[in-house]
Amino acid sequence: MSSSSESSNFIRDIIVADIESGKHEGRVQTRFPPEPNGYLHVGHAKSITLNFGLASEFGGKCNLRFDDTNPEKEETEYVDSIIEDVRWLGGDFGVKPLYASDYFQQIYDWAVELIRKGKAYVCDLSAEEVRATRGTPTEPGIESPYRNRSVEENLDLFERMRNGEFPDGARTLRAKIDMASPNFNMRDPVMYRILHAEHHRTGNKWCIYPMYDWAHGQCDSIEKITHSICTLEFEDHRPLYDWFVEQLGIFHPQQIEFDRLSLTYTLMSKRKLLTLVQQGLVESWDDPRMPTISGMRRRGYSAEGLRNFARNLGVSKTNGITELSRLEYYIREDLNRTATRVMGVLKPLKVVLTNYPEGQVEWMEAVNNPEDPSAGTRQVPFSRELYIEQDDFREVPPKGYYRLSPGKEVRLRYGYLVTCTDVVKDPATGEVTEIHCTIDPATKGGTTPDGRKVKSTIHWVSAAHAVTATVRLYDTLFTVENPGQAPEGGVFTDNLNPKSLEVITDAKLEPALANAKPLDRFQFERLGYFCVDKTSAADKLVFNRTVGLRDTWAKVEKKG
RNA sequence: UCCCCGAUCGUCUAAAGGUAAGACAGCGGCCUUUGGAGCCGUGAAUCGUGGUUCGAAUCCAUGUCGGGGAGCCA
Repeated sequence: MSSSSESSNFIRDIIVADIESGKHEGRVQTRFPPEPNGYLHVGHAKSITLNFGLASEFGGKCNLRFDDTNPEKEETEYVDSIIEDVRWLGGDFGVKPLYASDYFQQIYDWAVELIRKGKAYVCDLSAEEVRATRGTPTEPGIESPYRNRSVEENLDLFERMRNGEFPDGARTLRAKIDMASPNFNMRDPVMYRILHAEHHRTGNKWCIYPMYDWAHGQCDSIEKITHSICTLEFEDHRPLYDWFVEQLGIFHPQQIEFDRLSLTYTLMSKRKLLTLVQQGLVESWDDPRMPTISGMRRRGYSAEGLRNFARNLGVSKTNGITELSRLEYYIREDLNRTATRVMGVLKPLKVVLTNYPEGQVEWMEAVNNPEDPSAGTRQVPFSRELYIEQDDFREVPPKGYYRLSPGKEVRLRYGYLVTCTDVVKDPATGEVTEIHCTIDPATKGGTTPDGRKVKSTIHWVSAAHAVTATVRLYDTLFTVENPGQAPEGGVFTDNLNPKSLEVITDAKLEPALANAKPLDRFQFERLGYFCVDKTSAADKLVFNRTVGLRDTWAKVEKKG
């Protein structure tokens, strides 16, 4: 929809140039390679949108490939959630996802090949010894005493590693590159470690597992990936990525790095998100306050809105931080087009229409979506006793306030024009408990046959017909723009917003909402967008506020 | 300290040696049966210093600042 207005980016430029030059016969193949060690978050949405978007734009394919080379951190639960999230975002990866673990045998065979070529060796140094001999930024590392073992010995040892003859950590397979390289990644990096751990897919078939650097490029090569797009922190790994495919003489994908997404007030570290879940600081990975795809979906964010956000972010190599308001803009933009309008009162104030007949009910026609005439209309019951929003009445209106107050007239949307005649207060507290109004019978439907202008139109719900619901109002999970950064002497969870969730249990909604189903999205007029929670049931409705409407009055009032 | 990468409105991105543009956010207005949406308008930037060039955001040098890098994590 908004794709036509986008400009190019440096990655697309590279692809265009490659197609023009005939590289890979003009073929474009990308991949999205998550590690199944957590749930996907909005940062991944950017990568998904980019990789699948590029593939589709140039008539290519994008694989979903699990980077499952570390059995100690990876689980099937994560695999399942990732598949669901990628599909929901519209990522078309064909009939099934791929797994690095599917290629373990090929990767092993290639390791043997490198040993035969004298490019890899079995090293008996412990992890501590490897660290101690790696050198520093200014000093070269020290070559391992096992570096010059014979090919035969390396072959034998490596096979025995695979056969489980050695305990965890006893030996590694290392690439023989350059211990003096200024790039640490080239100082004889570990290719395989011994891990007697059960893998979520290969079970106990393997007790040695390839490291990221040794697996990733080879997987890309196997899948004939043309453009392997990853984030900036892998820039230093590119020389190693290239070295492995060159030594093997296999298909050579091009690694291209771009900036990962950072969002204000949002945590993007899987490890820290895991902490929130494990410590019970949020309900779950899909808590609507979480920046996870599943959390955002549950909150009511639409896939289209998320995609538009991601598409319009741009792609570069600068590490910046995007304002949360930008995400909210694209969510609102999409929901404005698509969400059915309804009326709901969050904090009810009883209104009695003193000149409206008791027992009378009129069904008023209401527009379902002014942005989409095909959405049609519905009937909303109107009666003598209504609820309006507490915020829509002020006994003493501040400057610029043009909702209801004593003696003032407002329009009840799709109802009547009403004038406030009386205020009933609790004698003990002085709190307004009820207000009385009179309707102008000539204004049925909210029309003004005399052409009279009213400053304000407010929403309402017929008290007798209202359904009661729980509504959860969310604010940012954190109070600071960069929540990953712990305050002085504290931990990052100190940044949590104690008011990130407000639960309203007696919201009054128009009766049509009684049939709302989980994940249904609505605009509660004048309030915001709301999504039916997955725990909602007909006898216990639960709505999550996705995002509020822009509220200019709140801004005016705040400024005083 | 060494290596790699980066630096354009408040924020995110454009401008491929030739008028610094758009979006979000802000501000002002119009319109409105949502103080929503929409529409119109407006303020706002090339990190510093040298150099090359008729001409530099763009090329070169240098400085500064920011990010990443010494896992048997990815």
